[in-house]
Amino acid sequence: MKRKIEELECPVDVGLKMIGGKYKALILWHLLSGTMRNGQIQKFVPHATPKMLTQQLRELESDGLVCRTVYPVVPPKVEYSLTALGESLKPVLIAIYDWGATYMQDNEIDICCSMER
Amino acid sequence: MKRKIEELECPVDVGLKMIGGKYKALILWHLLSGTMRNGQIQKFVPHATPKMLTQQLRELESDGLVCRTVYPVVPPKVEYSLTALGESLKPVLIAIYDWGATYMQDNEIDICCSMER
DNA sequence: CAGTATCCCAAATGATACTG
DNA sequence: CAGTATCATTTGGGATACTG
Repeated sequence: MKRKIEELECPVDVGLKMIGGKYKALILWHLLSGTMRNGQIQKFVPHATPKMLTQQLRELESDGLVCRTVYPVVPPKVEYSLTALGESLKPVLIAIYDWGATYMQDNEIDICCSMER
Repeated sequence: MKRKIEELECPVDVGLKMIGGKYKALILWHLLSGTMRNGQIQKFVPHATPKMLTQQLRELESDGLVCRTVYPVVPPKVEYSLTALGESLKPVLIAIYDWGATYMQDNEIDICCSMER
């Protein structure tokens, strides 16, 4: 089910809606490095409860940014990867990252999350 | 009063926190064109109640992105403008705008807000 | 003109426990 | 392993009315 973006008619708001979810930027950032299983993502986003992680991933999927692949095996195996649309967010994420990193350096805030360039 | 960004240690999250408020991107976008009075901003963000508009502007101010100038006259006159830090967000906003605009075109969503390039 | 002050509602997120 | 389900709570935001 597509999310309601019909109400949003501003390009910046549309863009922000896509990446602005609580853990979405972090998830997208790590998926830029390649395909990952649910458990791996969980490790990179330790504060997210299973429920939230799933919810964010489902939204990313329905927005067409992320592809979810289920392997019919036991125990379950699910892989997540970026779609072409998701990949196209790379310059945006990098622009935000660079601004944020500069800001943090100027304000002597330690950069100590799992994001790295 | 500085907002709590101590808890955020990821550059992308810090950046998103700055521009992610409900009407912040729209406000910042218009201030890129120059100084504006409260009433002018209100016109560009018609959906925002006075309360919300003030709240967003105050946060932008405390984040150091926007400068608020009060003229001691009657009736009151208040001007808002971007700080150097606010101006430095321009490439970020443009990156998001461009991505959003492309997305909307590809999905045949009309761009009909007050944002223009 | 440029805000404040209350009250209230809905959405978002968290905690915890459970399952195919 | 990769989720669901349920409940509780916090937060954000809107409506409305008022003010220096």
